[in-house]
Amino acid sequence: MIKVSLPDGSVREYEEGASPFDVAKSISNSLAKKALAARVDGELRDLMRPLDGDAKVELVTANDPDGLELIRHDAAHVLAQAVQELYPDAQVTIGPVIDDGFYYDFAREEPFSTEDFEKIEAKMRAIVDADYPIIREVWDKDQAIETFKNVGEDYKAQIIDDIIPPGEAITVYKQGDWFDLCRGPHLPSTGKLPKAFKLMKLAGAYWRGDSKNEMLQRMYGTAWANEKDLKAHLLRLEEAEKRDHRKLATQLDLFHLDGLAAAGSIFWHPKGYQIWLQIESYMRRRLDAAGYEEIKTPQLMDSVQWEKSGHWGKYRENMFIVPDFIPEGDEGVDISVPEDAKLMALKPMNCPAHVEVFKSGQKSYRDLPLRLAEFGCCHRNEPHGALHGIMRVRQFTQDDAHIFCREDQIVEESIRFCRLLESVYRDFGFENIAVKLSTRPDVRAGDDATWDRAEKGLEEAVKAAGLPCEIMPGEGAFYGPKLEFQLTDAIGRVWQCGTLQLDYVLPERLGAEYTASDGSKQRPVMLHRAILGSMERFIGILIEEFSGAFPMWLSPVQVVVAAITDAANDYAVEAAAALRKAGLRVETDLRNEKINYKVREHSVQKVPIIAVVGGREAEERTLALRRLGSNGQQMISLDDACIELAQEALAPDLKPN
RNA sequence: GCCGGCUUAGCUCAGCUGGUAGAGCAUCUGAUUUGUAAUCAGAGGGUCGGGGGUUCGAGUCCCUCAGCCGGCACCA
Repeated sequence: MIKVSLPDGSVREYEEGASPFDVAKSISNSLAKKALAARVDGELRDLMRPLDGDAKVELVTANDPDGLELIRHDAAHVLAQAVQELYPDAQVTIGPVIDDGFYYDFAREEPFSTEDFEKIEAKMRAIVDADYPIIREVWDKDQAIETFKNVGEDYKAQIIDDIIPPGEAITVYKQGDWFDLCRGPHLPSTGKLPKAFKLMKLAGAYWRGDSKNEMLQRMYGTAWANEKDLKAHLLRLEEAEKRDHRKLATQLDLFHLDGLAAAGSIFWHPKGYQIWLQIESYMRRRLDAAGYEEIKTPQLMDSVQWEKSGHWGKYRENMFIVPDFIPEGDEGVDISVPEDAKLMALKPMNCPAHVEVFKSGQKSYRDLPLRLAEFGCCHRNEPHGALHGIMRVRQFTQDDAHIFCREDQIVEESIRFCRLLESVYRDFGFENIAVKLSTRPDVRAGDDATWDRAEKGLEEAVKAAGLPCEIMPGEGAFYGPKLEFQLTDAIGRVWQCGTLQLDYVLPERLGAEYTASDGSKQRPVMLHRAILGSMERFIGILIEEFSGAFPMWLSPVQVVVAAITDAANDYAVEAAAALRKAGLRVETDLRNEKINYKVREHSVQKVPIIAVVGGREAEERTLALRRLGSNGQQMISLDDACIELAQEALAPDLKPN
């Protein structure tokens, strides 16, 4: 007999060889029906797999997060089986669980089409209905390779060959005639898979994630414990789509993109640029208060400069290179570049130029830390397939700064930076910030003791700002460890925004030095840092975060004064002027339209405040305020409105607490 | 860069198996002077992404280029 302890603390006895399923059945039939798998001494296992001996057993149902993961994993398997039954020429590769679902990569000559989805989903449902028992088998590695090769599954054979250490056994899961290499665990039978799944999209994906390899066809799906959850998920996606910054940018007339005129660059319209300007002035105030000095450096620099900084060697294929020559001829100007023409490059980064500013004149240890900031416009020749709305562009402006300091000042500076970043993000309403600490890579500059200090310093800095931090081992740049601060867009895509990178190398390469207290020349350490990252990307995320309904201080138009009839026009103009004088961004709407029409239009345009004026208001010198998102009206005197609204419109850093 | 899909009026979209383009909103003009989410009427507006081909005839079929979208790779 074996002893099984259950989560409620009770202990029960079972025959040798009993499985978690037997345990579930002994508790209740309904539990046995609902159970999908079990945690045995904390390890997730198949429901039918016999227990090895005494154990703590927890049954996992669809309501358990692990249960949902099992469902998605099984959905991937059922998908693979369905595809192979329908398209025998398709080879299976891998099919993991991801956020909200799963995918499966297939190798097949002929492309799949989304029109195949219906057929595949029907087949998947048929496999669920067939209720094939899912059986775990342990195979010998060589035998497994042989078997998979024999059935034409070269990719699977390769996975086994590469991933499984020699001599080790592997597990294979069978369902009906179909079988797949898999670590498991799985549901006891295909019938346990809820039919709440849906194939979502097709995409190409490189075998093993390497662009040198062949491209496979990836099918993405979503799977849930029940139909209701699936519906809710699809609805969420629909809602998220409405918040897409590209859609809102058109609706709210913020900016436009023109892939033909300037792929990957943005045409900012007055309203969008107003948001930009507000953010820029806010950042300028915050940086100034934090001891930064703002500079402006060249857009174009000689290739010699980029050679010295190392960019020419490491980053050239992403740089826009411009020949420094004047084309000759009058008609049909000859633009063929002479061979001896000097080359210039648009800056992809600001750092080398900032070092030049540091280097000009003499620097003393008394000048450190020197914090040089720039809203630096950078150009990067990104692969066309990488461009994405305003989030990934080829021309963008960083809220960049470089802190030149002594090594013993790094920790203090990092802490100050993380605190500043946290406070800025909070002002913009972001609370969920993912922080990644990338540590030393295999190939790196500098000694281990320095890396130890640097990594520890960054970790300490993140903690001091009260942010959680995930370590990414080996992901650091060769010149130093880095922190990355990430925000998420409407549909859950993660974007890097802020960053803090320690750099011991560039000051050396470009020969930056300062005079220490003992008169010796010393090398400063350089901290590359950005809070918003790029203005473009940050604004894109803000648009999605607020669904275009910006808080008052960022809103391009803060108040629209809408007149009810032309009799109120004069007063509307006067009221708008008064509000403008109070510092607000105000428009008037004097069109010959009904007030309903105006209210609707400005509400759709997400203007925070509509001030309606008619005869009564003109007479009493008041405004009828309607705030975005509320149907109520607030009657207020024009004088009070000027004071009250101006107060409301203050940026967070200017608001008295 | 790679795989797949898409590209029709300013915007959102319709246009069946090929017979030389439609709607709503927006714009303009006129009427209406209106009290908190769309007043009515009229008008203008498109070499159907570019180029090539098949055909008596192409928005529709084929090729090609570009851009965009979704992924992958990339992302100091």
